[in-house]
Amino acid sequence: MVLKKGFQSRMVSFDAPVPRAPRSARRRSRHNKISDGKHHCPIELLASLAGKLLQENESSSASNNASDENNLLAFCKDRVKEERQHVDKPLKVESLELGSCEESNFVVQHELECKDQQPKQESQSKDESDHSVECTSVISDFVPLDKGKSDTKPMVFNNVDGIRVEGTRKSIFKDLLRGRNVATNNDRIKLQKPSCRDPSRMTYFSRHRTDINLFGRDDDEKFSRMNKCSNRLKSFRYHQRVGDHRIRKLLSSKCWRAAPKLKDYEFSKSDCNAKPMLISYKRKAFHKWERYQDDCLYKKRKLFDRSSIVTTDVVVSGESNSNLPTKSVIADKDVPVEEGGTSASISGSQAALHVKDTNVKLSIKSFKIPELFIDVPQTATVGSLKRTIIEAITAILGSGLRVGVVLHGKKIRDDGRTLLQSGLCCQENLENLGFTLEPTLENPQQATVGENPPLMAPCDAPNQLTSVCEAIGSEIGVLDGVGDQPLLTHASDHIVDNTPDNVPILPDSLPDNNSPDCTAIIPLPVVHMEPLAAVPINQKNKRSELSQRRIRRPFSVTEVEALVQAIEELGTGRWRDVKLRAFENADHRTYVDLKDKWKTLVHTASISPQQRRGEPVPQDLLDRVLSAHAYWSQHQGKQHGKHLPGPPKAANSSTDEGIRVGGT
DNA sequence: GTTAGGG
DNA sequence: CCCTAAC
Repeated sequence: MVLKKGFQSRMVSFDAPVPRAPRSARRRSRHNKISDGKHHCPIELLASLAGKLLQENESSSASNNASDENNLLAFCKDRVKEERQHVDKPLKVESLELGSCEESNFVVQHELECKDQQPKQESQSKDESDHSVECTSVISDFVPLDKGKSDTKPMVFNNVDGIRVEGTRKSIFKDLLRGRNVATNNDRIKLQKPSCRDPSRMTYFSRHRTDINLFGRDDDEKFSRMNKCSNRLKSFRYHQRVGDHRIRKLLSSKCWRAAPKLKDYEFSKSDCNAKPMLISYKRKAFHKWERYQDDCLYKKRKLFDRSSIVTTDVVVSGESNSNLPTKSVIADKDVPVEEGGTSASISGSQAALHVKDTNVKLSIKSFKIPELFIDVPQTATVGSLKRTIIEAITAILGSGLRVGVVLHGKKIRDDGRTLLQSGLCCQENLENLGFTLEPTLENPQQATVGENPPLMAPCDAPNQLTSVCEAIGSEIGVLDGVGDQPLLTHASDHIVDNTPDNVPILPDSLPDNNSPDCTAIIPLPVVHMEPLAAVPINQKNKRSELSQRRIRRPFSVTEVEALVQAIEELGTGRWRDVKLRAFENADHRTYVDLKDKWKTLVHTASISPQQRRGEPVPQDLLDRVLSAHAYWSQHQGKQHGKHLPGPPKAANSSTDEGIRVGGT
């Protein structure tokens, strides 16, 4: 009685750490931070523009920025106009204003427009949805780099992908050179994605019935409509199906783990036509996501162990006219087709095939080339930036790129095989067919643009680009906290640690001064990435796969005192009561913990001080432990309720007042 | 859900 | 701290 009273009057509250979430919750949080897996980087439009511009500008001065810009603008306008003709309903002029294109905000502005027209949009979404999936837009992932004098001058850039890039020229470039993820280089760079990014991107062209084909069937028609669907309804269903396939692939193939970001799609108005697929994605993919997440890593690593991903966004072709064998199209561009290469690809899924007669019909929606970096002076105009990009892309398309064919994650190297022999005829295989764009970098110079040599030695081996992709692919989405980071993100940041702050420090050996005058597109050197990608991630995940072990929280002396106090009163064997009495508010201490602690206390008290580890427990407390232990061992401890007055206490054990440990 | 005990 | 048998 007295004791009890005492307990309540003497409550000790100490800094109890924030209680951890229940194990179930902890387990669930393993993969909750997934990067947006849809950060695709279609280059088709860019390529098209590049080709067009190149062609148009060949006769004129290539150095005339204004001219190029105007051409681009004009070209865009033409395209828009042209596309508008296919639109049933009028579009807001401002959205089509190519000025936005000039501002590199084209997409973003379009998003707004999409929203504005949302109501109308929805009414006919079904009708137009068939385009949504296949429509890709513009290029992204190009980070403009300035070479102006002021390295520290902040630069902000909204790339066409809607990604806002901020940072200093120097910092961005440095990071890029080192293969560091600018997106996560928290101290300097910020990437922001518009909420409606992907859908809107897809939307733009879809709404205008512009199905972009990266490489037009002929050079004069860069924008051939490749995905026109003659049967809307059919198409619609088809896309839903494709969407599912795509989702499955996305989930199982490692590439894009976007489940957590589904929210974005759900609320994005996306809908701008993309609804059916997105919804499907959300509902199905999300659940599958959970199912897949446990073995995703394994699968990813296994599947892409020797391959990587460069591309994505492939295609879903409508039935009617996409009979442009991608390869042949590319071949028209004089791009060497060399399947023996590395990589691999695809985010699977998106290759759609229609087997009709003896022809295999498929189209590629887009490719991704995330490792291109462009360095331009800070004082460069947007127009010149665009030109630079176009030039770079064109150069790469022209000579530094090769195509890889990947089926079920395996590269098809034998160019001599027929589609039939390669199994590229059956529906199933076609759905698992992917194409990759791989840099042909035996000669690094090939990939560079401009007169200056590359700043740094780019990859010597084609595999390097691939490696980057692999790293990305294997990592994206696995990491927590990625949030809005685009796929461009390099895995290395996360591999080392989820914390965005833990950006791997790479040797500062890269000469910064290399960059200033160089306008180049440089494949990312990936040397550092592979090791990073390989090891830590698995370990980390392995552990988290099985319920994360609780953080070790050694008992403080205060806690020990409270525990001893409670046990003196209640005896052993009543751990729940002990918990409630002395640790009720210490959520991180379970009665099992208390029991365990008592066990160790008894042990500790019985060994020599030299053998003890950790924070020393006052001897008097240990004496009490031994006394109580002895006492309750004899009294069978569980006697109810009555507290035995007698648990012998150490001589100087203070009072009979209890100690209550509080927690948060 | 608790308790007890091994790991 | 974890795991689990036993209650």
